[in-house]
Amino acid sequence: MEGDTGRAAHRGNRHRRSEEARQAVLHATDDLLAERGFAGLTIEGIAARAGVAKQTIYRWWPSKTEILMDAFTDDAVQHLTPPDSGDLGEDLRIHLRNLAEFLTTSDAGTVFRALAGQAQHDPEVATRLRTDHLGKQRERDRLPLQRALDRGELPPETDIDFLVDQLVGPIHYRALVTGEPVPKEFTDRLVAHVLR
Amino acid sequence: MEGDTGRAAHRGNRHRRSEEARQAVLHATDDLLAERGFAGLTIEGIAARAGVAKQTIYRWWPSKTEILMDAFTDDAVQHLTPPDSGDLGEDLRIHLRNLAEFLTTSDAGTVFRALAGQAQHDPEVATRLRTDHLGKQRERDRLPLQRALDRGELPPETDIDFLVDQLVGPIHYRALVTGEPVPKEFTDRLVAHVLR
Amino acid sequence: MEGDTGRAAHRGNRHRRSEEARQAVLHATDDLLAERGFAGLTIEGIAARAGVAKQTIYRWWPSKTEILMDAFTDDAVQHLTPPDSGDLGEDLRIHLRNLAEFLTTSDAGTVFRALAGQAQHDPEVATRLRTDHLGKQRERDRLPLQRALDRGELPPETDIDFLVDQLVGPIHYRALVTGEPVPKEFTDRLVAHVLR
Amino acid sequence: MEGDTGRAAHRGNRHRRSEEARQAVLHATDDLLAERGFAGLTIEGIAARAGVAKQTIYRWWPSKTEILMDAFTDDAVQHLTPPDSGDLGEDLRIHLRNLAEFLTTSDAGTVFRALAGQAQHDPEVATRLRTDHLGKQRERDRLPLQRALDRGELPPETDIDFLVDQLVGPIHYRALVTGEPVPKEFTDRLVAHVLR
DNA sequence: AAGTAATCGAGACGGTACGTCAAGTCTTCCT
DNA sequence: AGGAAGACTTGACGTACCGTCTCGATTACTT
Repeated sequence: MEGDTGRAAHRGNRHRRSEEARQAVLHATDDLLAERGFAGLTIEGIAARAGVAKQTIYRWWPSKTEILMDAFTDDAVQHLTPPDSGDLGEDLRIHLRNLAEFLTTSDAGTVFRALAGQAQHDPEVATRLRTDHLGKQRERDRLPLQRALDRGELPPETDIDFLVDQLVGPIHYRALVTGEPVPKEFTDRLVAHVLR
Repeated sequence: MEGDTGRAAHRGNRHRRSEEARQAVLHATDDLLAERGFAGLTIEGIAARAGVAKQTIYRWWPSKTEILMDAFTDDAVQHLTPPDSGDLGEDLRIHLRNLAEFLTTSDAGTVFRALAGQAQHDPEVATRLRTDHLGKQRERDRLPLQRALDRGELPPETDIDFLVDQLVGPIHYRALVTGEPVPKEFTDRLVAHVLR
Repeated sequence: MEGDTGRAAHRGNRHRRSEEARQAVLHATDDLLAERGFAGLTIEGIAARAGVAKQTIYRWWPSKTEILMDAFTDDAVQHLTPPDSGDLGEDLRIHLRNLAEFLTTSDAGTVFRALAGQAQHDPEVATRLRTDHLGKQRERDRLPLQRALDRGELPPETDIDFLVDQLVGPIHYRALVTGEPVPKEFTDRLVAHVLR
Repeated sequence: MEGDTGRAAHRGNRHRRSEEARQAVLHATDDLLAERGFAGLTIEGIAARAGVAKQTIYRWWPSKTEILMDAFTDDAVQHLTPPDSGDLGEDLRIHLRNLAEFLTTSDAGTVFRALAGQAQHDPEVATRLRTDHLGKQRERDRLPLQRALDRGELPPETDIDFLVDQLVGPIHYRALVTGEPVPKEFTDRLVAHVLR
């Protein structure tokens, strides 16, 4: 069985996709987003910068935002895994600090903000973003609380999702809506208030 | 009779701006945003729908988002003035409920989400949105807490802005980022947690 | 009636077509055809050379060959009106000589050969070419013979169209098919043979 | 069945060209020219229709028109060898009739017209067409007249090439330029006029 | 019998031009 | 002077083919 499917998979794909072109596109996208912003990000610009044909981009990515999704996944993502120190407060303070830095200062955060912005205009982007990124990130955000719950540090009836909303909501609000900075004092205070 | 012809006379109005054209543009913008989304919102489309020349739009609005800002201000906004019942909890519960409904179900909320999305791509839009809308809204959001503080219902060292971030942050987070619904239970619970 | 149609004609055409752009396109087309041949004649190239936007070309001409038809009509055409000396042989010798030079050496002849070539590939071009040019040219080709017939120089049962085919057919054959030169001896001899 | 697989064995033929692929390309070219016209004739289309790789086409034919030249030579051509009845008038009438039918109604004639059209745009095609086809055809066209000259049926000073131009010129003119039909009466009359 | 070499199908690649859409500027005519 | 109409330049869109290339498979000629 494996033999057959193995051969069939090769039947129409003799030399496969150029990883070189893929990387060039993703890097060019990152660079142009940083240099010119989302409005100045065009397929033609990416192609020119990457030294790649437009058709190669259209062959592998259905839209500009899908390139960003790819660049986002490739670039960053797992920066946002919370630590496991055994101390809930400590874990949350570090995790929220990382989240705040990711959202407000990192390159990957710039890509995320662009995607979140585009999600307001295009339901498909919203769905992709939620399916591919936010779901997993919610799992990671829950981890310290879940572990504390398992350790008996939190009352058994604790609604972890509600706590996560309370913790990450204000940070996203500042990063995406008001544009205010998100300093350590802010994130630490959030942890303090939420844990009583 | 003078009234009617008086309004009609404004159509070919010279020397001062045609209010008729202004309204037609704003309504056409609202309609097209609802029908086709932000991506399908073009100056040409608005002009055609409004029965107005493109030049008329460019004469009075510097950009597409400024039209949206205008439509937004015209349309709604003041839905979000909190009540003053004398009971802080009651005021906040009602206010947050209104905010949630505004963000997730109202037409004006759709415009706001589009503007917030565009603000991720264009710093100028971000600035305009914060200056013209968010600053005033923050004032309104602070009102119940400020009044409670003045009444001595809250400790004098209370950081009202921090409380506001904790209250409205998670609501914006759901509305703009995760796309989850924001039911009454959620907003009520936020109030309960924030007031101890 | 004239008043109404006159006003209606202006209703949707307040500043009308730019004659400057039209001329620039036609000249650029001529130049590029001469420099690069039909294969190297692109809409983008014409636009660039003419200093005109592609959209302006698409607004006024449905296809590349229509530009050529325009350039052709503008450029030349009436070079091919036969003289009227009162002597049939003389008139025909001069006319065929002009025709041969038009087809083999003139710029307009280059355009005509390109159009005739394209007519082999595209029935619509063939129809346009025949309707707009060849019909009128046939009339001009018939003139000397018709006048001779009217003067009684030719038998009344003469089939003028057949004589025209015999006179211009071999010239087109050489110009378009074999590519041989068409010297004066050849055209004079054709006249001699056809007139007995 | 073995016969079939025997032919199929050529499919993966190494060391010599696959006749199967060659035929498939030529037939696909004919079909597509008939179905879609010259404008719709693409290498990709031919390859797809023939079930052949593009590379196989580029390996064996330098250009699209060379495929047409091949298809042309393969298909027809020798339809245009004049008869030798011993009667010049009879030979010419039959030959011109065949020529007229070839040009206006046969499949090979369609290919020829396409090539003649392309020859107007591309000097290389013109050269190839004249070298490979028109030269030989001129020889065939001369045959009846040369034989009549040898038989003493024509004056010794007869310019055979000029007679050929007078005979075939008008037919090509109608077929390629005016698009008029070329009936038997027309070709017979040409013979009558040229032989005095 | 195993290797070598030519050719096949498939299809990805960098390009060029296509024809379309919308942007923002402009000019003209009308009121 | 404002407004409707719409032509203008510009630039990006997404598509179609171009001609080149590499891949893995197939089979005829070596040796």
